[in-house]
Amino acid sequence: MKKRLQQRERAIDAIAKAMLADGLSKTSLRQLAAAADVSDRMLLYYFEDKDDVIAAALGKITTDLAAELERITPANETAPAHALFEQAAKLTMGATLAPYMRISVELAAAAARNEEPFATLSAQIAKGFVTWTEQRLSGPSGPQRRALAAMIIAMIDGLAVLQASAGKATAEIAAREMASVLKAVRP
Amino acid sequence: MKKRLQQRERAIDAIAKAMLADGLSKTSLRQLAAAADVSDRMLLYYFEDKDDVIAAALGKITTDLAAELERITPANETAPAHALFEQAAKLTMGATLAPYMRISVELAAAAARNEEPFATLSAQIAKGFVTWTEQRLSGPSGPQRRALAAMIIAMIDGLAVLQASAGKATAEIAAREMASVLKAVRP
DNA sequence: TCATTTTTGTAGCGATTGCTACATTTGTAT
DNA sequence: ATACAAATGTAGCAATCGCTACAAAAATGA
Repeated sequence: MKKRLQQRERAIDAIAKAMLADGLSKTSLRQLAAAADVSDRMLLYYFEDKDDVIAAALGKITTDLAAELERITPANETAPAHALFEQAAKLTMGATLAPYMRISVELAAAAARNEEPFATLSAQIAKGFVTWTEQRLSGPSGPQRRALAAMIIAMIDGLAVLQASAGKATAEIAAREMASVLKAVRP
Repeated sequence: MKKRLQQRERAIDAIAKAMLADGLSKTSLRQLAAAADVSDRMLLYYFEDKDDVIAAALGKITTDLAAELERITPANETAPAHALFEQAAKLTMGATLAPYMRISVELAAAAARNEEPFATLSAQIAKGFVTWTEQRLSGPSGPQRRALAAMIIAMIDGLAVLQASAGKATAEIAAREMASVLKAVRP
């Protein structure tokens, strides 16, 4: 009875890793099973169905992301908007967090079509991002600080989209402009 | 000989419309054929293969988008950054352009995985957006104005992602914050 | 040891995928 | 009218899809 759940956890880890690398499109049962190094038959023994597999893997990804963010910058230090933005921009373009941003954009695209479980998970990630940002923004808490956090996250998301579509160079130009604007007006 | 190309064009129009409504995921040959009201057999008579169908439909979508943008605001009037941003934000959240934004985000997600022909078309759309913005920004042309345009497009893209993931309310809060920041620093 | 439960392999089902062979109908040029 | 090309319908292929029936093996409890 125990091995089943144990194997389930191992499969979740492996599949989450594979999905971070390959995205949401390569997700046939047999491909997922191969990533977890088990047979498709066993995958459906560990999980209810395909949706359960994907939801579990994406859930793992979101909690991993939250942990990673927490690890990088604990919540007890705060910074002004422009500094926080610059840190977030550097992080999300870096090797560690870039895969999470790609998944995040894919989830947003699916969420725009109201596809479950993507919409729910996408909301979870987005709100996690906003909260993470808000907690690290200096200044009094309240709707104003939360609005600032939402704006910063929208900027980061936009940079991810622009980088994917127009290329890294254009995205970096936009990032510099954003940083300079924020520095001038939200010091 | 003529009817073939004629039907091809009609199919492209119908399929482009369907893809704007349904996104990039519902694109089996038989689904696309149904959208064009022909048999799958005939679709492959009009087009080389499935990729050809999709590339043609997405091509139509990008040129339609460019035309729509041009129609809404001709290039001979310019505006300061904050005003242009507010107009663009209102447009891309509106009923006419919102479907294009959804497709645009989906394309960006595919482009992040280097999937063709999505990457190329995504770059086309993104550069079209940036150019459209740059041409309508007041002030002297040059790298500075282009950087401003890239930033505005990144902001618009980010709002689309945030709206899809965190919801319309959060996106609107972020949009207001962006407008106020731009107004203060790029008048 | 024996009975019961948990774990796993084999094999395949019906549906859908992209695509094609083949035949037939329709249009066109001479 | 006849020959030829273009257009279209029918039918089905091999591959893959998500999922399941069935039974053997392995672990567990008595």
